[in-house]
Amino acid sequence: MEKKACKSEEVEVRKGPWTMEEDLILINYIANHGEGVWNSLAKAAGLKRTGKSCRLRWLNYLRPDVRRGNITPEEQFLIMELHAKWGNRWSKIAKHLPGRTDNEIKNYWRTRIQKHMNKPAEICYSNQSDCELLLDQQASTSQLPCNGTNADFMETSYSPLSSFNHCNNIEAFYGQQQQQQQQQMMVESSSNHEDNYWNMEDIWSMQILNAD
DNA sequence: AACCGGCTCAACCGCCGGTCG
DNA sequence: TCGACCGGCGGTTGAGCCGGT
Repeated sequence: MEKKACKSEEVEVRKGPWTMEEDLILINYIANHGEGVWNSLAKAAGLKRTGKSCRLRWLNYLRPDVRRGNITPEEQFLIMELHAKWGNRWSKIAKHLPGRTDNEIKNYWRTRIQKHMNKPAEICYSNQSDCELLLDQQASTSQLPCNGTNADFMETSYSPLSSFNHCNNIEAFYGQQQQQQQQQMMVESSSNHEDNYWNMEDIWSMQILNAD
């Protein structure tokens, strides 16, 4: 179902959701060879995916510093502020939210923020000065930070790679996700910060990847 | 329990700009 | 200078989930 007919000499290209095997191939290959030309990487790794697909999967999901979990109020304000300033420049906005991807911010904006903006009583961003005034008011009344230097943002959370680093076979890798999440909950509950996830420095220091 | 509609988000598509031969 | 290739970006889609009835 995910195969597409191509020129006779071209390999079939897979589309759709990534499988655990594909994830592991990509993670393992990048861990051993680093990122490179994505089309070449896809072929060299033996993935029947386009370079674009591999890049997207890595950047949005597999990358070790991808921060997963709920957008915090601080991040929401920052997104609103930066969107008021730059518009739909998601990648630019994402650069100010460490660990967040442009795709995640874009989805968050469309599903959470834009939805509320469509309500008649809410401020329309067509007038940038109005928006900035709103944000200033919100920031001053809530005392939430509106700059992008909050050190808490540097903390990262669970990702497939972090789990992969603790085991060497596919079944254990995916079977361990639930256990990892439970461990994550324990870490969170033992901290006074509500958003304290796995520290990627610890995870990378424990890296045990297969050489090929 | 079954159905339905809304929501979320991973993934794809198409376009554009940069680079290289 | 030009064309091919590649990466990056924003927009869109659709499968799966979830809550309401």
